[in-house]
Amino acid sequence: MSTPDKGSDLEPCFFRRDPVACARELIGCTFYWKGCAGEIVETEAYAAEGDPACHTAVRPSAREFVARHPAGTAYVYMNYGVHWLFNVLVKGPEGEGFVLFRALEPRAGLAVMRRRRGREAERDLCSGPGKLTQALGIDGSVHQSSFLQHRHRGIRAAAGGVPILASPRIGISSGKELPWRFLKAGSPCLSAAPAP
DNA sequence: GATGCGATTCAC
DNA sequence: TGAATCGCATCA
Repeated sequence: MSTPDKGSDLEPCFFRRDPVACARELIGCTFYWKGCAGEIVETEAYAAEGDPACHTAVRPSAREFVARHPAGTAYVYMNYGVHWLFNVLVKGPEGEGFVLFRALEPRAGLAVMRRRRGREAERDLCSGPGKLTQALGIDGSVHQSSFLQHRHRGIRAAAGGVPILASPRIGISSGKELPWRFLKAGSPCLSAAPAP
């Protein structure tokens, strides 16, 4: 990992399809962010239509966001008044929605991550949606930006061969039955163990 | 204006 | 198990 600051090699069309498929295929990709990088090992999909757990179900502002921005736009929001959560807007002919980045395996910039997180163990740096934004220094200023076009921010395609599991989403009160959480099996950096 | 509620994390 | 503490939506 000698060149962590490398642009995305995913075409914008990667985000112009079904958000569930997009969330699944992001597992194993590498997320680069201003000198830091990590392998994406956990994501969740949220559908703008018919998904009670998606912000679009209860927030007019979220529906507005989907309508006004292109696929690949960052949707960043604060929850519990404590943590920033990072999503990518996905808009395909089969459906629109978001992919929430939930966990990474740190690959570059570990020292900076440790300082931002105030933790030493590698598994404590990015093993949760709030943790990874803190480790990477992501905050609300990123909201609405198309990070894919930045030189020092982006996503690089997966090498392949990553074992992917699906399970119900975490921390939501409705839509629990949908298996829209995707994870790299056996990763030590997951936010929680996969559902049995 | 006031109130309620989170796609969470950490210390107690 | 509960506190932290902010934006958004809803209601008075």
